[in-house]
Amino acid sequence: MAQHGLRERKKQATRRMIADVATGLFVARGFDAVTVAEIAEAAGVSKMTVFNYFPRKEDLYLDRHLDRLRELESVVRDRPAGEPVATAMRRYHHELLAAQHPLSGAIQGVLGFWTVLQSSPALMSRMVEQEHEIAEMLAGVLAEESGDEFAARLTANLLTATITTIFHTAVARIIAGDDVEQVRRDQVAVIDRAFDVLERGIGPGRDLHHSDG
Amino acid sequence: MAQHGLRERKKQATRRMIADVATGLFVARGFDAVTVAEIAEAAGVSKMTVFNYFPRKEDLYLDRHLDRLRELESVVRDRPAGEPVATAMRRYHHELLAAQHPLSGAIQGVLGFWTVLQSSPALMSRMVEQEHEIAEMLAGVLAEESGDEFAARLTANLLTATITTIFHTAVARIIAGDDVEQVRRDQVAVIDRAFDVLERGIGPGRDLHHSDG
DNA sequence: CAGAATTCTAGACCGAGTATAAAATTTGGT
DNA sequence: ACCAAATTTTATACTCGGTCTAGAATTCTG
Repeated sequence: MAQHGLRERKKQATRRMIADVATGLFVARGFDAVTVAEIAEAAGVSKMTVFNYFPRKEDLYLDRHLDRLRELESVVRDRPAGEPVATAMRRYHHELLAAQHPLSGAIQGVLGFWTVLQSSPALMSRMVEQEHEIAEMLAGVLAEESGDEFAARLTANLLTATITTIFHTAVARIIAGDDVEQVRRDQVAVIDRAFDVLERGIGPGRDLHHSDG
Repeated sequence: MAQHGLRERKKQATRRMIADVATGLFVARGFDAVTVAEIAEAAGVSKMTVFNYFPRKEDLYLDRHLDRLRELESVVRDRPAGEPVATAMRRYHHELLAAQHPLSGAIQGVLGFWTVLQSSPALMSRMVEQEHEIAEMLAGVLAEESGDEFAARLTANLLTATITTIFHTAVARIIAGDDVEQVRRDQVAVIDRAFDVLERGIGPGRDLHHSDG
C-alpha cells in the first residue's frame, strides 16, 4: 500500500514526459497537425498509454486544469470566515498577478500558449468547457455554504464571467503586441474594475470615476 | 438569381427533414447510440449530404442556435435609444416566459430535450460552446456601441452568465419533477432576482428583501 | 432544349478513441 | 532472492466522426 513506491513515481514521470513531448510538438507544428500516434512514438510509448494518462487529446495541452480547479476551490473554501467570495477572489487574482503566475495572463509565455490554442477549435472548445467546470465547482461550494441553490449558481456564474474576462483582457493585449510589463501594471486596475462591477452591478446610477494609477 | 427557386425550397425542406429524422432517433435511443450513417440511411440521403447541411453531428440537435443568436442580437441592437442592455434583456426574458417559448426553459418539452442533452458529453460541450458564442456576439455589439472593449466584454460575459442561470434554474426544477405551471409562475421572480443582482451587484451592503409573490 | 451551375452520391481515406488479451513490470510475502 | 498477485504497458483490431474526390443527378439560365 505504499502510496509513494517506485510505481507511483514512474507514473508521474511518464505523465509529465508525455505531456512535455506533446506540448513541444504542438508548439512546433500546431495542435491539429500532430497526431496522437506521433506523440506516442516521439515519447517512446504506445498510443494506448497516451490515452491511459490523458483521456482526450486536448488534455495533453490543458493539463493544468485540475490544479487550477483545486486552487480556486481552496480560495473559496479557506477564505476568512464571513468574507465575501468576491473579496477573496479579488485578492487571489492580485496575488497571481504579483507572482507573475501564468494564469494571470500577463506574462510573456501566453503568446505561444494562445497561438497553439487558437490553432485548434477543439482546444478552444475544451477551454471553454473547463471554464464551465469552474463555474460548476463554485456553484457547488457556494450552495453548500448558503443552501440557496439559485443564488449560489448565479454568483458562481457571474464570478466565473468576471475572472475569465480579466484573464482574456490581459491575453488579448499581449497578442496585440503590447508591452508585457505595461500590461502587467495595467492589470491591477483591470482586476479592480472588474470586481467593482461584479460587486456593484452593471446598472446605471453609480459613480464610476476611477483615478487610474 | 432567384433567391426562392425550387432549389432553395428543396434545400430547406431537406435540411428540416434530416434534422427531424435525427432528433427522432436521438430521443428514442440517445445521442451517442445513433451514428450519422444511420441518420443518413433513415433520411434516405447520403452521409455526405448530412454533413453538407450540418457540419457537426451535434448541430443536428442544436440547430436553433443561429436563430437564437440573431434574436438576442436584435434585442440589444434594436432596443430604445439610451435604454440599458440589462433592461432590454430583462424585458425580453419576461416576454419569452409569457409566450411559453422553449428558450424560457419553463415548458414541458425541456425534459425530453435535456434528457437527450445529458446523454452525451459532446452535446453538453457544444451547448456550452454556443453560450460562449452568445457572449462573444454580445461583446462585439456592445464594443461597437461604447468603444470600450473591456467594459463591453465584461458586461457581455456577466449578461450571458445571468441568462444562462435563469434558463438553467427552470430546467433544473422541471427535471426535478416540479410542476411546470408552478415553475413558470416562479420564473417571473427568478428573472427579476437575477437581473437585480446583475444590475446592483453581488456585493454586500444592499437591501435584498423581496416580498416573494 | 442545351449547357452551366449546383447539389447529391459513392467510396476511399484519416485520425481520435475504445476493447481486448497478452507481455512486461512492480509489489508484497516468504 | 524468489514466487505469485496486481498493475501497467503493449500490440492489434475495431468503430465512428469527419474530409476529400470525382462523377452522376438535378436545377437553373437563356
